[in-house]
Amino acid sequence: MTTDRLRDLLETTQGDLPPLTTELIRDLDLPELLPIADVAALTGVTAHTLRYYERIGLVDVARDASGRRAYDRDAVGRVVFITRLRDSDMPIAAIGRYMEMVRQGPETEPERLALLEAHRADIVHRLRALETALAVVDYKITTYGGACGS
Amino acid sequence: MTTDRLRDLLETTQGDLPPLTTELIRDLDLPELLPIADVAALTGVTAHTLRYYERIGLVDVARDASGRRAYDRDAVGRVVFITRLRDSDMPIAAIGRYMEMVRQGPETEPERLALLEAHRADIVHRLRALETALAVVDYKITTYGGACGS
DNA sequence: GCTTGCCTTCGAGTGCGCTCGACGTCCTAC
DNA sequence: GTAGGACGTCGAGCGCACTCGAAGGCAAGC
Repeated sequence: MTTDRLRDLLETTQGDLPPLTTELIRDLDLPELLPIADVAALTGVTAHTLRYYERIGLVDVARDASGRRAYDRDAVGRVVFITRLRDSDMPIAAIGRYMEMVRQGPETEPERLALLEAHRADIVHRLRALETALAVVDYKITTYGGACGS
Repeated sequence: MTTDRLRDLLETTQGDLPPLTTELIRDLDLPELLPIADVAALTGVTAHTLRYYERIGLVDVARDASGRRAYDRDAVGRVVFITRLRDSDMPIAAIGRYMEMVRQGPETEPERLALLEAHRADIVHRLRALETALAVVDYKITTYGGACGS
């Protein structure tokens, strides 16, 4: 599958990609293995960044016979998951720790859960901050030309 | 007013500072002019960062007789506004442009408004991304021990 | 009058998350 | 067989937003 065909598929499927969950990816009938350019097109993460994520241990990616990256569904799902975590400003280091625990096996599950719960609290906190900011900006917008110069 | 007294005041007033709007600041009966440490305590922005904000032109701050910063209500309000914009990840450069326009006077108001509206759209976009991320994290949390290893 | 401590300026340093470039390889198409 | 293009590795560079440290000033309290 070329990047072009993939992009077509994406366009006819959802228009405006963003939400793109792991589930959604399962539903697209993609080949088993994708080259890096397709993963980039699919996820919106540049190939450079995908290599970087692999380099620092966030995703393991298999190679084909000629040494090129071949992303299977799991790997793509992981990339999507990582982008969700990054969207919510989880630091790379925390994601790294999480993925390391995943690699260590099921006995790290309680710890992983704790990490996610901490991050969840963080997200809720940021949501509130964003809502406050939105209110402030809306106030400024609606009262524009009004009193305060700031 | 010492930083300590200010902190006491803050504690008895709202417990948990965050929202802290310009209006709220007007309601606290503070002295006309505050030294940098008090502004830091009030806003949660470090003195170092306050100086940095001034250096790069985000706020103008007057000096007292001995050359020390003396923040008036307007300046404090501006700092609070800036922190709201920063909380919503408005880049420093954009805030700088905005503040520059404020300095240039009322004829820049349409442009300022446009800047705020663009930023508003950005905030809404981030809110959606955060909500998506929250849903994903919640899904992972509730299904923990579940199927997918990612 | 001396210490203490908050303040000043200035410039350099830090941490994060990419982002890029160089250079080489391999596959495909013509 | 050769040209083009996507891919590989490696290491360096960048932009952003602080963050820190050095060196000195000034005012209040002991």
